[in-house]
Amino acid sequence: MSVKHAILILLEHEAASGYDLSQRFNRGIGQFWQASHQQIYQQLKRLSREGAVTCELIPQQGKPDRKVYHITSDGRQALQQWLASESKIPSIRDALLIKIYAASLGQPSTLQSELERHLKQHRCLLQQHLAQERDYFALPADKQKQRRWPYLTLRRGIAYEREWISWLEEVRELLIQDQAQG
Amino acid sequence: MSVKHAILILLEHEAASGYDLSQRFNRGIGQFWQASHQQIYQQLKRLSREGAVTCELIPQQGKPDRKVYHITSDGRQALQQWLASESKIPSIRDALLIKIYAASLGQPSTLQSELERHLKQHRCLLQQHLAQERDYFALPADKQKQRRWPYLTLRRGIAYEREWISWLEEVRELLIQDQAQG
DNA sequence: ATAGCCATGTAACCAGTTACATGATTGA
DNA sequence: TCAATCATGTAACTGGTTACATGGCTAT
Repeated sequence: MSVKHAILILLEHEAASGYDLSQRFNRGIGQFWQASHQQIYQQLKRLSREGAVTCELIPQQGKPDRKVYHITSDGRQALQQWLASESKIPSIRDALLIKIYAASLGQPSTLQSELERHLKQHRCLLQQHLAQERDYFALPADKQKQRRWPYLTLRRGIAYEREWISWLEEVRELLIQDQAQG
Repeated sequence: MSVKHAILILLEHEAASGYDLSQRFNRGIGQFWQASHQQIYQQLKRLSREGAVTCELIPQQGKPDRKVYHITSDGRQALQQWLASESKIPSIRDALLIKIYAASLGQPSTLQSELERHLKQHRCLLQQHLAQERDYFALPADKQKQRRWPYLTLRRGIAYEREWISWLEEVRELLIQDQAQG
């Protein structure tokens, strides 16, 4: 349900095409919830079927028509309902945890390279988040106030990546000790 | 792919029925990866089709036959391959983050009760993890050494819940300030 | 040339959830 | 008698990924 409602949130802010949504998704909500362009097109089709959005065709030269979607009052209502609904706490579901859980069954060297790969990626994500944080702080005070909720989710992302990094470093230490011992 | 391989990991340790697996899943890997019994039965069927496990029927009185699954050498090979493969870094995908991202669109009071609900559940999960940590420390030294990898994943879970809690508390403060202001 | 952005989608598949179904045993 | 545990599954659906497909425009 979430991608559908995330789309409604973006459309509530501004009407957009599937392509636009996919861009905006990646920058904002994409920090913690990824959606491919295919999925967005699928969900837009469904939202349209359900009457939550309407589609406006804008002809262009040399490109397919832009399909600009607008949220309807039904869509707004559905969004309000969803915002007021209870959502479940998901589990972490990171395959790396399963691999570490079962580390004694595999090769320490392959696990270690996998660990390094993850560390690198988490460090990269952290850097991206920190850059976004700097952008946020560069905004004038009124804009900052406007965007305080998205900023809070960014902070969640920052803390999340920091924690992965420190935990992965700890695991790496143990893996190295293990290999030294035999 | 992960549930399938998690099952192979459990079977590598000890042959088991779908029911057993579902129990063991909940206690161990279930900390960070949940699987329903239906899914486990589905995956067992598929693993069996693929030749990664074999099934031994054990008749019982007054109950359906116990189907005890054993990992095969093909299964072991598939598991090794998976352990050596690269897995993706998933995103957080918690719907609550979307709701907070869009907090300005909804009712502060409903968001707050949702926040409290999540806080409570995260605190509960943390307590469960801490209890498991105490159990681990109560083990004799050799058993501790044996279970050090699962323990590391437990530590990940503990840090994860702690972080959710402190972030949610921060968000709550802001929400309360917001309501006070207007 | 060729890579990358703009812009749209379909089809097949894998992963996971929800609802439904059956039926014995055991303990409060 | 009612709930919980043991023990198995099917069917329908939702959510998400991967692969494939098309085709013009723009900058290097």
